[in-house]
Parts: sequence; structure tokens; C-alpha cells
Amino acid sequence: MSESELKQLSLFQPCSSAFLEKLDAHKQIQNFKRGKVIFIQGDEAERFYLIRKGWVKLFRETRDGAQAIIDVVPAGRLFGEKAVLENDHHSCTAEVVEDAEIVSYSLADLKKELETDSDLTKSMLQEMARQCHRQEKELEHRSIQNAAQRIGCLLLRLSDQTAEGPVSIKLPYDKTLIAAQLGMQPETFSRALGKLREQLGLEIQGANIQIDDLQKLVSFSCSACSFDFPCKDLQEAAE
Amino acid sequence: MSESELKQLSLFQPCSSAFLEKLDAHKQIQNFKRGKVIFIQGDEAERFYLIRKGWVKLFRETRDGAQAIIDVVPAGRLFGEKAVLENDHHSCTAEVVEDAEIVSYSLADLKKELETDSDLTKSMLQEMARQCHRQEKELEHRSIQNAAQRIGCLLLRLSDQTAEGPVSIKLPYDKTLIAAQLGMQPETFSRALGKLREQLGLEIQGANIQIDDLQKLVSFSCSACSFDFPCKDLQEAAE
DNA sequence: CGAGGGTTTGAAGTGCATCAAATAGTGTGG
DNA sequence: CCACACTATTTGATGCACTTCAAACCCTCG
Repeated sequence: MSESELKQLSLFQPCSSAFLEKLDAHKQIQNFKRGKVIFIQGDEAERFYLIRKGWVKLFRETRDGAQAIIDVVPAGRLFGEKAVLENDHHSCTAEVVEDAEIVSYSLADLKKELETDSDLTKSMLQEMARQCHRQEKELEHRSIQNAAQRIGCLLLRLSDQTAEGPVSIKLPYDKTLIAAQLGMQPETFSRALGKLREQLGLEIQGANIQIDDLQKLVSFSCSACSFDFPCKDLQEAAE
Repeated sequence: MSESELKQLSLFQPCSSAFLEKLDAHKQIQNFKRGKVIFIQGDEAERFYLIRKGWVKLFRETRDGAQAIIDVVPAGRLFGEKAVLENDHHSCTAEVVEDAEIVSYSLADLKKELETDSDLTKSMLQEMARQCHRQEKELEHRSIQNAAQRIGCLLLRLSDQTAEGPVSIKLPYDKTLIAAQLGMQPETFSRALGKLREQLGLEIQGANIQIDDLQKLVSFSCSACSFDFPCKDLQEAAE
């Protein structure tokens, strides 16, 4: 019998195999095309989701269509599970932004387990604290960093932060979405990235970016941040 | 024997009297003047705090002195307790902004209880989820609302949202701090508040503000927000 | 090949920040 | 109770960062 893939997730580290098997028993695997909406803010929540492949954006929107990105979730991470803390309703909308393979599980099963398994509760508390922390950082960035610095920070998060020489990265999804995630317009993103190219010597070809001097980028972006540089905690579990 | 004042807090609702008495046994009461720093980001954490009177701001700052306000905590709320989730270190600095009377308790006692009391853990998880939610809202506001709308939103949070007629409120601390909390400069705050006065008929005398037509303010501010109006959850437990 | 979305570039406008200075408000010691 | 010092707040002038609108370009995919 194979191990549940949920066992990979730090949230479920402390859980019994029995529980994970129970979750697996009602799992459902689906493939979604880009643009597919999985749930909508306010929806009654019945399932939570694990991304095997692809990307999903979580956002809220106002009546006049303005969107605020809550998170862009990579393969290997959960989403929708927070509904257990919000009266079984989703507090945001989830939309696939890169063709995705997604496994879903019963939220009721999770909720029931939380009643009795205090280790799971602790684990969830830890996860929640981490997310809170990430949001604090993001809020700080919005008020202290300018557009170019925020982009630099994102690039650093996508990089191998321990590397010595030049680093190559590939933007994992649309620049338009990255811009929205960073709280700026696509035009601003494009121009600010151009500025990084000129001033810090980044090489940019479409979604591929090479950073010759990581240190230069660090001192550019992290000077306007209260956290110390090697700060790999934001986008854990990338593909 | 009197009830512990901690029993007032939703976090401690599920706790045994025995535990609360234990906390009380090591409590410490202190009066702090405005400007007093209670702990600094990075400090080893030994105690957590309950504000009886006054206000405390939580913030982080960069090397060059730029501050990001994490929260401004009113009387009746805790702070510093999140260190139990952060390796017993404070992740921000706490400074008194209005002369305060503060009770502190042993963080170790709290941490120990969390090991065994799963109801307390659940309660803490709920609190954390609420805070996450508040931060999400704040992040959204920063990207979607302009300065005047954010101020309007704050005024609504300070108001009795169910009132029919005119509403009077008093700003609880410095305008400069409110500005920082909303992510803007004091000058911008002053001008934007002036705009609200002109365009929505607010009457402003120093820290006292009267709103004649709440509805007008709602449609001004909440049109750029994805949450529905009566949204009293941000600044619970004001004095 | 053509349609459609993503991306870039340009030009112009706006909101907010910054710098500077005036004004109001508060607490102090005389 | 007043004068002073100090801070908070307001106001004005100017500059910059980002947005907005418009158009061109590019890429992918049917």
C-alpha cells in the first residue's frame, strides 16, 4: 500500500496513516484548464485541494471588478483548507492560471479530525502563523519598497539564495499576474523590470531571467526590508 | 477569589480556572509612559502582555529607519503572545503610544499549557485566523483603495456601524500614527481628511469627528472593497 | 495565416511623497 | 497664569512614481 501524498505536506506530518487513508478514500483527481474557476468567494466549502501540477490564484474582487490577489499557489501546496476556520465558506475565489492537476479531499473529514487530533491542530496553527508572517512581510513591502524593489525581492525568492555565481530563473506564470500579485500594473512591471536590467545587469528573455550578481540585487531590494536576506520562507514548496 | 481578567479574552474562553490562576500568580503590572519600548524585534520573549489602559504600536523597521506598522493594539487586547509560535522571539517591536497600564504574564506558562490543552490551541488557531483575515483585508485596501477611502474605512471601523443618525467619534491616538498605520504620510492624511470634510460633510475639530451621513461614507469607501459593509471585525475590543 | 491574448513602449495625467514653512496645541518652569 | 519650548498638524509648492490610455509588437495556437 502506497503512502498518501498528503504525508509530504508539513501540515499532515503528525497525522496517523489511518486518517490519511480515510482522506484518500474520498479523494478526487481532476484536470483543469487555465481560466477554470474552482470555487468562488462565499461558496459553501465541501472540499480542499492539493495541487499536483500547475498554479492556482486565490483572489477577492469588488463589485466593480477590481481584484486583490491573496496568493498564487504552486504545485505541492494546499488551498481551500482554511474554510474550516471560516464557517465552511471560502473567503476567496480560486482560479487556475496554469493548466493544473488537482486532488481534492473532503473538508468535513478534515474538520472532524481537527476535533480530536490536537497535533493536527497545532500543525495547522503553525501553518497559519507562517502565512501570517508572509502577509506581514508583504504588507511591509507594499509600504516601504518601490515597484522595482518588490520585483527584485520576488526574483530573489525564485532564486537559489545560496548560489555563488550567476543564477537563472524562469518566471512561473504570466507577467500580468506577477504584477497583480505585487500590487502594480503590468506596464509598471514591464518598465521596472527594464530598469533592473539596465541598472543591475539582469538578462531578460521573455520569462527567462539571468542574474549575474545576486549580491547587487540583494542590496538593491533588501535595503528596504526589515528582514535579513537569506529569507527563503515565502514561497515554499515550489514545483 | 476574583475571576482572572484574562477570562474576558476570547482566546482564554476555553481555559480552566486553574490555568488562569497559575498565569495570574506570576503576573506583573506596570505603567508605561508614551514612547516606552516594551520589547524589540528579535528579543528573546519571556512574557506576553495585556493592555488595561492605553495603546501600543507593534512595528518592524529597516536599517535606515523606515517603519512598517504591524498593528496598533487597544486596551483589552493581548500582544507578544505570538512569540510562542516564533521560537520564543518577538518578531516586532512594541512601543507605547498612549500612556499605558499593562499586565504581563509568563510566556513559558502559556507555552506549556498549549502542549496539553487542545482547546486552547484551537482557540489560538481561531484568533490567528481572524488576524490573517484582517491582514488580507488590509492588503486589499492598500492596493485598491486610495488614501481618502482608507481613512473613511478606518472611521467606519471606529463608528457604531448600526447607528441611524449622525455619529461622533474621537481618534484614539495621533494622526501621525493613524497615517502610518494606513500606509501614508501625515501630510497626505491631513489633506485626504480635508477632502472627506468637503465632499462628505464630515465635521472635524482636532481629534473629534462627526459623521452626519454614514451611508454616504459607506458608499465612498466600501465601493472599493470586496467585503460587505457592516464589517465590524477589525478592531475588536476597543476601550 | 490570422485571431487573440500577453507584453512592451509612448505620452499624458494623477496621487502621493517630499521639502519647507506656518500654525495650533500641549506641557513645562518661572 | 503666562511665556517658552516642543511636538503635532496643516498648508503650500514641487517632484516623482505609478497609473491610465493608446498603440504597436510579439507569441502562440487553432
